[in-house]
Amino acid sequence: MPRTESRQHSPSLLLDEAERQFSKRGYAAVTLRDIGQALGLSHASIYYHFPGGKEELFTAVTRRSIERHGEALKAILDDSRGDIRGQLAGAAHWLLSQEPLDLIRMEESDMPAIDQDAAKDLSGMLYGKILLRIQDALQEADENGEIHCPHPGLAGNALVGMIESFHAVPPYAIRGSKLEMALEMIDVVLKGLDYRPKAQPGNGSPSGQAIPGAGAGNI
Amino acid sequence: MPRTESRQHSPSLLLDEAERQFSKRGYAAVTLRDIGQALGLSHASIYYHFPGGKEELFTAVTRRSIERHGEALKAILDDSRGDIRGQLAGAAHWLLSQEPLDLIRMEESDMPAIDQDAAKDLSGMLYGKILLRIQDALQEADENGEIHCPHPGLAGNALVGMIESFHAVPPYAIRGSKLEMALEMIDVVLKGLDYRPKAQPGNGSPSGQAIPGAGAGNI
DNA sequence: ATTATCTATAGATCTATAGATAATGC
DNA sequence: ATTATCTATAGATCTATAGATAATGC
Repeated sequence: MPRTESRQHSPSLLLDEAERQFSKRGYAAVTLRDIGQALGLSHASIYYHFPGGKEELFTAVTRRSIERHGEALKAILDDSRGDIRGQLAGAAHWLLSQEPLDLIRMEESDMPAIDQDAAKDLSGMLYGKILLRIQDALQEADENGEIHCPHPGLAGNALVGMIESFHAVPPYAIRGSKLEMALEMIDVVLKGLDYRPKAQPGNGSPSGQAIPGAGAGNI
Repeated sequence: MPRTESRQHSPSLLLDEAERQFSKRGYAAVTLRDIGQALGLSHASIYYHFPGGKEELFTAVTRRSIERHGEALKAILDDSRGDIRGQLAGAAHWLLSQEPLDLIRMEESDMPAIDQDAAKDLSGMLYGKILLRIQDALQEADENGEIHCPHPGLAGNALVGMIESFHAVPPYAIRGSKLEMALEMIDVVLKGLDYRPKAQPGNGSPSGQAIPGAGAGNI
């Protein structure tokens, strides 16, 4: 270890800071100097941990971020299995506790700026570890009769976009909290999907107030 | 006019190209050289039309883009007044025919990179000319009984985010078209808002297939 | 000897400016 | 004379590399 104190953590703290900045502002807007400065580190030191430089750091950071999102969502969705409303509420809580994924920026701006194979890999992960998991939860809820959702792929995509949109709400327009806003809209979508809560065998009543389920057949 | 041909249009073509690039990839990712090159123009020539350089070009482009979106949405919403489903379908058609607005990237990445007053101005325009108009349409639909929507601000924000999310759907995941996917989800949300189509006095039946409206009271 | 930093610097690129130049209008 | 471009270049900044340095482990 060198001149100042602080060690042990290097790659981990570095990934943390890089993730914060990349996921907030995107690949092009963040410089290695920005990241180094935030850590009180020379930008040159970053090349010790990531010889591939900015692009390697970005892919490592993004890969880790997607994995973390994936694990968290998996745990949340498993935890409330059989309770699609609780599952989506949990997902919203998680997504709004993190920096935005901003899938649009990711696909339109960040991915085209990096190596094509790496981009394909990350896009695949985004789909497999995040979107697909939410889609699967919707499909399962459809199959056990909680909702009527013939196109879980559609609905999963839309729900993530909808939830994330509350990240951009300016402070003065926030009623309650971003999460509460998202939960209200989740209830709207659930109602549109003919939501009918199942009796929960596990831990009693479904979380939150019940929704008067709507009738059948649509879409 | 100088060496090559081509004139007349300069500022207009310049704004067009700059808008295409800025709205696709964001402020930081686009260089003046990118824009000049796409037009067969030296990047230095841009300073003739926009002495304020990159930032002035970006604010001009973004202002114009928001104004165009605002005008288009106003026309669409006015055109289908009294038919909230047609209004939202029109809005979706418009939003998916344009480059993404990507409000998240706008607020988290682009705005912090430019002058604070200019950023405030643009954010205000985004709200006033786009979000507010959709919210007003939802509120009006609530007041005339087409839907039950106690928080149009919420729903407007969510709908825009949801519609825009289809911009990021990879080709292999598209069923039909992005627009069709968005329309399906709009119907889900409408049903969640107790949609009950009004008889249209104007041009006969409501556009598209009718939705079996759900009951009352929720949220 | 290894690890994790630093300083210094090369080379590329970006924003921005100065001054030249060619076409058009008067 | 005005308009809309160009070339050339200054100055800043960015990615990346080379080599020095200090702390730790053996």
